[in-house]
Amino acid sequence: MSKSVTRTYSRYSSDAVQLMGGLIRSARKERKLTVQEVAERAGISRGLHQRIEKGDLKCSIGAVFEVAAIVGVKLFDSEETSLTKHIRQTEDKLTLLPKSVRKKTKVVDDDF
Amino acid sequence: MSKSVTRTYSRYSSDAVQLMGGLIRSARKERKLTVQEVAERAGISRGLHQRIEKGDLKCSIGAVFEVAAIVGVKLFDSEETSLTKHIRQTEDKLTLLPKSVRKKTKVVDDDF
DNA sequence: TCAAAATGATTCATAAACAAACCATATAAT
DNA sequence: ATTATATGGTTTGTTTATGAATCATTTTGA
Repeated sequence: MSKSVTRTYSRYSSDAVQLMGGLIRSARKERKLTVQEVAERAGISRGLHQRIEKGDLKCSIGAVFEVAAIVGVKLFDSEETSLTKHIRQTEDKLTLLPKSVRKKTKVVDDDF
Repeated sequence: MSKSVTRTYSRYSSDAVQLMGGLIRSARKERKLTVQEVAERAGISRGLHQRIEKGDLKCSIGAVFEVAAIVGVKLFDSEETSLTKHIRQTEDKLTLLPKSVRKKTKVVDDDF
């Protein structure tokens, strides 16, 4: 009996991952691909693929994205995805921001 | 020396994950949050957070999405993301599709 | 310039993900 | 209805990811 670390996740995260799994499952079926096939192409086991479709938070993001790509679920469209646009913006900002973040000193010097 | 399993990933996958890490890093700095802070809030180690920002494909998707949510990077906006819209569509389609996919028999009976 | 703090990188021990091989059930085509 | 195949859910052993601790380096604010 080893003390297991039960991680907690925000609602958003679990929802997002489950959503992702659902999209993959739909896309796979639309393309009439079997779990076996996709798993093979992705270089993963059938079991892992199943957990991905179920929205298991502990799957590696590499495996998930790989499967997603195979069945045609693209998070980052080459076109007008809200994210792809967002990138350029933040990329630019980044060069202006300090390279490391520093906390304000707790004591505020407001007695002048 | 144990035979290690070096997984292969498509270009798209690694790009997407790296992109994601970059977005997280940008967002974190914009909000003036420390790696330490975010890691703590996400319930993960500083080291893992660093690998996430670097775009390590082997990080769990749960950890990545959790961090993303904390710094405000949302793949699935509650609003009008291209994906959220997509969901409804595919959800509906799913009910019409066969519950399991089956391969065509290799031998086509085309000699009639 | 100086000190405090953030980041980066490495190592090690341990917990957890993963592949593989099962069996059971459900589904689809004949 | 029958049969082949796809899917779902186990279990087990091995590989791997992760947390913790540490040290070096960079960066920031004073």
